[in-house]
Amino acid sequence: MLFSKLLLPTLKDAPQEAEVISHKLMLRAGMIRRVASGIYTWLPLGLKVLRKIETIVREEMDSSGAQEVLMPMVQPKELWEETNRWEKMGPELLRIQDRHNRDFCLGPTHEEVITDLIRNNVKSYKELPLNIYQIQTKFRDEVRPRYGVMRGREFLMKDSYSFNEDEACLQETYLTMRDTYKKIIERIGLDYKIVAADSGAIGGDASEEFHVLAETGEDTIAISDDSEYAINTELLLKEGEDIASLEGKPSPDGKGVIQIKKGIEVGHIFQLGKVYAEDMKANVLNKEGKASTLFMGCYGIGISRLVAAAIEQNNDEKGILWPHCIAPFDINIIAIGYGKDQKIADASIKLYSELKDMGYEVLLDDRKDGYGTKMKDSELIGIPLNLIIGKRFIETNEIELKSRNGDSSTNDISNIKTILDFYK
RNA sequence: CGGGAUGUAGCGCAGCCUGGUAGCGCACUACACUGGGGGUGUAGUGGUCGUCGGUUCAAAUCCGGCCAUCCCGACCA
Repeated sequence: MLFSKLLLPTLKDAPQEAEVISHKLMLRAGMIRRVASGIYTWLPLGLKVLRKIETIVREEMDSSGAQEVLMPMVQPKELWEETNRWEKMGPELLRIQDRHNRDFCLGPTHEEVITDLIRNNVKSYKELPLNIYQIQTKFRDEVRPRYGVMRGREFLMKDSYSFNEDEACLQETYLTMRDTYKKIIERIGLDYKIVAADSGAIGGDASEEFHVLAETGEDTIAISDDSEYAINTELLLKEGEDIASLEGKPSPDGKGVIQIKKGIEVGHIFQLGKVYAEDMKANVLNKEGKASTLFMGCYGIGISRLVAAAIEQNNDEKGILWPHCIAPFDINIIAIGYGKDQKIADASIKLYSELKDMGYEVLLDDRKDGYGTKMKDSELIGIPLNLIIGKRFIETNEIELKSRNGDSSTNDISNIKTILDFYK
């Protein structure tokens, strides 16, 4: 991609509306723009990152054996009345009417729609277990949207629903999903904790949250410094604990001491049990030929929220430091004097197309700006590697490799491809 | 929904107190210079001052309603 052709409106100053670092950087790096409170347009650069995370999630879901579908965003009232959630959800459920004054809502989650699908199309225990997922836009009319896409009203989420014939089988799928979520977050390279959680309005028996650790997290979690023990303090508050006094106390599992941290909830997995299946009469015939209520699990991971969480954990005073696998581009070719020196322009374009042929995603900064402007932008948007073609190239055929984390080296242009192979 | 704040060009802001020609920096356009850390000069573009109403000869400025946005709280698959 040529920088001069890319819709990439970078800003020197963060707009007044932004408070947290990821929101400021996403605005400054030209990734998103606000349309209304909690509702955003994703610009090309932001969308590239969003799609990369989406791809990682899809790959891991597929390899776990789950199957992808796409359910509607607009859902009829009747389904929601079956589970009583038309009432229970309250104003968070955005309700609309069609031209015949029939009631609908924008889907905040899809238990009703998926359960309806399964009860109508799956009749035997032999077809189980099933784990069905989608990656889709959700709408929740949050009381207070904030922090940009971290808590938007409209957001992109992967939600999946498992259907199992009994508790043991549900437990098995649950653990598979738990493992899948670990793989996803580890692939992105974020520091996280799996936290015992309150199952909230979704209901059900057991649930755990995946928290990316960050100062700006909205949840407070208690973790052991020497074990897997981690719990959302919401649960402890319900038990009447004084959270502040827990810091430094021995962990309940006997290993290590408690630390209080802030976390961004990027994923949540539930064992729902029979709650929805009973309300909606979702049965299959079991081995004995009798109707048997399905056991359900549901598993959500916030794709758009992961973008913000990744930035919260990876930034410095200059801008974003993308984990390489979700960076919008691998390489930025910074051509100094592009519009002026033919040798620079020719070499830049040649290098650009050669690197693309090698499979890299390459940005060529062909603007008529100086080194400072180009580097500032590159650092702001967090491209992992810069190749600088300038005065030195004209004289000695050497270009500089400068990584976003500060490493740099100078090499003859003919060696670059070999060196990059090493990076890869 | 309770508490707090803000709204003037794409972004950051001044002007408001004390009413009288709409301002600054960045960005943007043209030209020239410059070209390894947001460079320089000259000339430009861009505004119903959130909105509706009131006071006044006159309102960005004073008064009131409304709207929007953000922050704290409550809430949150």
